[in-house]
Amino acid sequence: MLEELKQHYGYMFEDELIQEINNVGTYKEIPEGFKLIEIGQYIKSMPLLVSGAIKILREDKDGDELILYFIEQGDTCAMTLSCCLGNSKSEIRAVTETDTKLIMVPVAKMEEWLSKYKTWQQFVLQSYHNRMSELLEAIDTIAFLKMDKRLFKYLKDKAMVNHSDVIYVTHQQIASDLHTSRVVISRLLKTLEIDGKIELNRNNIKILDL
DNA sequence: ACATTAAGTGATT
DNA sequence: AATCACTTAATGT
Repeated sequence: MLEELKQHYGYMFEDELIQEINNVGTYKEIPEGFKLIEIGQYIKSMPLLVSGAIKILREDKDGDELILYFIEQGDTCAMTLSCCLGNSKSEIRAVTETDTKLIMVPVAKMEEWLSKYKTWQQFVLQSYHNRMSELLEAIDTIAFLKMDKRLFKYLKDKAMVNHSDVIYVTHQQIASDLHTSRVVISRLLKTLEIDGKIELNRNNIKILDL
Protein backbone atom coordinates (compact mmCIF):
# COMPACT_ATOMS: atom_id res chain seq x y z
CA MET A 1 0.00 0.00 0.00
CA LEU A 2 2.90 2.34 0.77
CA GLU A 3 4.08 2.00 -2.78
CA GLU A 4 0.66 2.78 -4.20
CA LEU A 5 0.46 5.81 -1.95
CA LYS A 6 3.81 7.20 -2.97
CA GLN A 7 3.07 6.60 -6.58
CA HIS A 8 -0.25 8.43 -6.64
CA TYR A 9 -0.02 10.93 -3.84
CA GLY A 10 3.70 11.24 -3.22
CA TYR A 11 4.03 14.29 -5.39
CA MET A 12 1.64 16.33 -3.27
CA PHE A 13 2.01 14.98 0.27
CA GLU A 14 5.10 15.07 2.43
CA ASP A 15 6.63 11.78 3.53
CA GLU A 16 5.38 12.24 7.05
CA LEU A 17 1.81 12.47 5.91
CA ILE A 18 2.19 9.55 3.54
CA GLN A 19 3.51 7.62 6.51
CA GLU A 20 0.50 8.55 8.63
CA ILE A 21 -1.91 7.60 5.91
CA ASN A 22 -0.09 4.33 5.60
CA ASN A 23 -0.51 3.74 9.33
CA VAL A 24 -4.19 4.48 9.77
CA GLY A 25 -5.64 3.84 6.34
CA THR A 26 -7.04 0.58 5.11
CA TYR A 27 -6.39 -0.48 1.58
CA LYS A 28 -9.32 -1.89 -0.32
CA GLU A 29 -9.98 -3.34 -3.71
CA ILE A 30 -13.56 -3.09 -4.82
CA PRO A 31 -15.17 -4.79 -7.79
CA GLU A 32 -17.21 -2.97 -10.39
CA GLY A 33 -20.78 -2.06 -9.55
CA PHE A 34 -20.35 -2.05 -5.80
CA LYS A 35 -22.41 0.39 -3.78
CA LEU A 36 -19.94 2.36 -1.71
CA ILE A 37 -22.28 4.87 -0.21
CA GLU A 38 -26.04 4.78 0.02
CA ILE A 39 -28.32 7.74 0.44
CA GLY A 40 -29.08 8.54 4.05
CA GLN A 41 -26.08 6.68 5.31
CA TYR A 42 -23.63 8.19 7.77
CA ILE A 43 -20.04 8.20 6.70
CA LYS A 44 -17.27 7.20 9.02
CA SER A 45 -14.29 7.10 6.75
CA MET A 46 -13.18 8.89 3.68
CA PRO A 47 -11.92 7.24 0.52
CA LEU A 48 -8.77 8.21 -1.35
CA LEU A 49 -8.90 6.88 -4.86
CA VAL A 50 -5.86 5.05 -6.06
CA SER A 51 -7.22 3.70 -9.31
CA GLY A 52 -10.54 3.06 -10.96
CA ALA A 53 -13.57 5.32 -11.08
CA ILE A 54 -16.69 5.99 -9.05
CA LYS A 55 -20.07 7.14 -10.28
CA ILE A 56 -21.96 9.65 -8.18
CA LEU A 57 -25.73 9.48 -8.41
CA ARG A 58 -28.64 11.40 -7.05
CA GLU A 59 -31.98 9.72 -6.51
CA ASP A 60 -35.48 11.13 -6.27
CA LYS A 61 -38.30 9.83 -4.13
CA ASP A 62 -39.53 7.50 -6.82
CA GLY A 63 -36.18 5.78 -6.96
CA ASP A 64 -35.19 7.35 -10.25
CA GLU A 65 -31.49 7.92 -10.65
CA LEU A 66 -29.55 10.74 -12.17
CA ILE A 67 -25.83 10.89 -12.77
CA LEU A 68 -24.02 13.83 -11.25
CA TYR A 69 -20.41 13.10 -12.10
CA PHE A 70 -17.59 10.61 -12.07
CA ILE A 71 -14.65 10.58 -9.67
CA GLU A 72 -11.28 9.42 -10.86
CA GLN A 73 -7.90 8.66 -9.37
CA GLY A 74 -6.33 11.31 -7.18
CA ASP A 75 -9.72 12.55 -6.14
CA THR A 76 -11.71 12.09 -3.04
CA CYS A 77 -15.41 12.29 -2.38
CA ALA A 78 -16.43 15.84 -1.56
CA MET A 79 -19.73 14.63 -0.24
CA THR A 80 -17.85 12.63 2.32
CA LEU A 81 -15.99 15.74 3.37
CA SER A 82 -19.08 17.79 3.82
CA CYS A 83 -20.85 14.94 5.53
CA CYS A 84 -18.06 14.37 7.97
CA LEU A 85 -17.56 17.99 8.85
CA GLY A 86 -21.24 18.64 9.17
CA ASN A 87 -21.84 15.25 10.70
CA SER A 88 -24.85 14.69 8.48
CA LYS A 89 -26.15 11.96 6.23
CA SER A 90 -25.10 11.33 2.68
CA GLU A 91 -27.19 13.02 0.04
CA ILE A 92 -25.85 10.89 -2.73
CA ARG A 93 -25.13 7.35 -3.76
CA ALA A 94 -21.69 6.24 -4.87
CA VAL A 95 -21.22 3.20 -7.03
CA THR A 96 -17.95 1.88 -8.41
CA GLU A 97 -17.91 2.28 -12.16
CA THR A 98 -14.92 0.04 -12.69
CA ASP A 99 -12.81 -2.16 -10.46
CA THR A 100 -11.43 0.28 -7.95
CA LYS A 101 -8.55 0.49 -5.52
CA LEU A 102 -8.86 2.89 -2.66
CA ILE A 103 -7.62 3.73 0.78
CA MET A 104 -10.07 4.40 3.57
CA VAL A 105 -9.08 6.99 6.12
CA PRO A 106 -10.98 7.44 9.40
CA VAL A 107 -12.80 10.74 9.70
CA ALA A 108 -11.09 11.67 12.97
CA LYS A 109 -7.69 11.50 11.33
CA MET A 110 -8.73 13.41 8.32
CA GLU A 111 -9.91 16.26 10.53
CA GLU A 112 -6.74 16.19 12.55
CA TRP A 113 -4.60 16.40 9.42
CA LEU A 114 -6.46 19.45 8.24
CA SER A 115 -4.62 21.61 10.73
CA LYS A 116 -1.50 19.53 10.90
CA TYR A 117 -0.58 19.30 7.25
CA LYS A 118 -0.71 22.14 4.83
CA THR A 119 -0.63 19.85 1.82
CA TRP A 120 -3.56 17.89 3.15
CA GLN A 121 -5.54 21.03 3.64
CA GLN A 122 -4.74 22.06 0.11
CA PHE A 123 -5.70 18.69 -1.21
CA VAL A 124 -9.04 18.79 0.57
CA LEU A 125 -9.82 22.31 -0.54
CA GLN A 126 -8.75 21.52 -4.06
CA SER A 127 -10.99 18.48 -4.18
CA TYR A 128 -13.80 20.55 -2.85
CA HIS A 129 -13.23 23.08 -5.54
CA ASN A 130 -13.09 20.42 -8.25
CA ARG A 131 -16.31 18.86 -7.12
CA MET A 132 -17.98 22.21 -6.97
CA SER A 133 -16.99 22.90 -10.56
CA GLU A 134 -18.20 19.54 -11.67
CA LEU A 135 -21.46 20.05 -9.89
CA LEU A 136 -22.00 23.34 -11.65
CA GLU A 137 -21.13 21.69 -14.89
CA ALA A 138 -23.62 18.96 -14.16
CA ILE A 139 -26.28 21.54 -13.50
CA ASP A 140 -25.52 23.31 -16.75
CA THR A 141 -25.68 20.04 -18.58
CA ILE A 142 -29.04 19.18 -17.15
CA ALA A 143 -30.59 22.60 -17.33
CA PHE A 144 -29.28 23.99 -20.58
CA LEU A 145 -28.17 21.17 -22.79
CA LYS A 146 -30.58 19.11 -24.76
CA MET A 147 -30.77 15.42 -24.34
CA ASP A 148 -28.53 14.66 -27.32
CA LYS A 149 -25.69 16.75 -25.88
CA ARG A 150 -26.12 15.22 -22.47
CA LEU A 151 -26.02 11.78 -23.98
CA PHE A 152 -22.84 12.44 -25.89
CA LYS A 153 -21.16 13.95 -22.85
CA TYR A 154 -22.20 10.92 -20.86
CA LEU A 155 -20.69 8.61 -23.43
CA LYS A 156 -17.45 10.55 -23.50
CA ASP A 157 -17.20 10.67 -19.70
CA LYS A 158 -17.90 7.02 -19.51
CA ALA A 159 -15.30 6.22 -22.12
CA MET A 160 -12.81 8.35 -20.24
CA VAL A 161 -13.20 6.74 -16.85
CA ASN A 162 -13.06 3.32 -18.42
CA HIS A 163 -10.01 4.19 -20.48
CA SER A 164 -11.63 2.61 -23.47
CA ASP A 165 -13.61 3.81 -26.45
CA VAL A 166 -15.94 0.88 -26.22
CA ILE A 167 -18.63 1.13 -23.61
CA TYR A 168 -20.50 -1.86 -22.37
CA VAL A 169 -24.04 -0.78 -21.54
CA THR A 170 -27.58 -1.28 -22.71
CA HIS A 171 -29.74 1.60 -23.85
CA GLN A 172 -31.90 0.93 -20.84
CA GLN A 173 -29.04 1.52 -18.43
CA ILE A 174 -28.08 4.75 -20.10
CA ALA A 175 -31.69 5.85 -19.93
CA SER A 176 -31.85 5.36 -16.19
CA ASP A 177 -28.49 7.04 -15.64
CA LEU A 178 -29.66 10.09 -17.53
CA HIS A 179 -33.17 9.78 -16.20
CA THR A 180 -35.03 9.42 -19.45
CA SER A 181 -36.70 6.63 -21.37
CA ARG A 182 -35.00 3.91 -23.34
CA VAL A 183 -36.79 4.84 -26.54
CA VAL A 184 -35.33 8.31 -26.46
CA ILE A 185 -31.81 6.96 -25.97
CA SER A 186 -32.24 4.50 -28.80
CA ARG A 187 -33.30 7.25 -31.13
CA LEU A 188 -30.55 9.65 -30.14
CA LEU A 189 -27.93 6.95 -30.37
CA LYS A 190 -29.22 6.17 -33.83
CA THR A 191 -28.72 9.73 -34.98
CA LEU A 192 -25.26 9.81 -33.43
CA GLU A 193 -24.44 6.70 -35.38
CA ILE A 194 -25.68 8.25 -38.60
CA ASP A 195 -23.49 11.28 -37.87
CA GLY A 196 -20.58 8.89 -37.66
CA LYS A 197 -19.83 9.69 -34.03
CA ILE A 198 -20.44 6.25 -32.62
CA GLU A 199 -20.87 2.66 -33.62
CA LEU A 200 -23.78 0.69 -32.24
CA ASN A 201 -23.76 -2.96 -31.32
CA ARG A 202 -25.81 -5.06 -29.01
CA ASN A 203 -24.74 -4.36 -25.43
CA ASN A 204 -21.90 -2.08 -26.39
CA ILE A 205 -21.19 1.23 -28.02
CA LYS A 206 -17.98 2.39 -29.64
CA ILE A 207 -17.12 6.06 -29.50
CA LEU A 208 -15.45 7.22 -32.69
CA ASP A 209 -15.37 10.97 -32.26
CA LEU A 210 -13.36 11.57 -29.09
C1' DA B 1 -37.52 -24.52 -31.37
C1' DC B 2 -39.03 -21.40 -27.94
C1' DA B 3 -38.58 -17.76 -24.47
C1' DT B 4 -36.27 -13.79 -23.08
C1' DT B 5 -34.01 -9.58 -23.52
C1' DA B 6 -32.14 -5.66 -26.31
C1' DA B 7 -32.92 -2.51 -29.83
C1' DG B 8 -35.53 -0.03 -33.75
C1' DT B 9 -39.68 2.53 -35.40
C1' DG B 10 -44.20 4.95 -36.20
C1' DA B 11 -47.73 7.32 -34.17
C1' DT B 12 -49.61 10.16 -30.47
C1' DT B 13 -49.43 13.61 -26.77
C1' DA C 1 -39.07 14.36 -24.70
C1' DA C 2 -42.29 10.75 -23.05
C1' DT C 3 -45.31 6.86 -23.80
C1' DC C 4 -47.56 3.15 -26.30
C1' DA C 5 -47.67 -0.43 -29.25
C1' DC C 6 -45.45 -3.29 -32.16
C1' DT C 7 -41.43 -5.30 -34.87
C1' DT C 8 -36.95 -7.18 -35.43
C1' DA C 9 -32.73 -9.07 -33.95
C1' DA C 10 -29.63 -11.44 -30.74
C1' DT C 11 -29.01 -14.61 -27.09
C1' DG C 12 -29.93 -18.15 -23.76
C1' DT C 13 -32.04 -22.87 -22.53
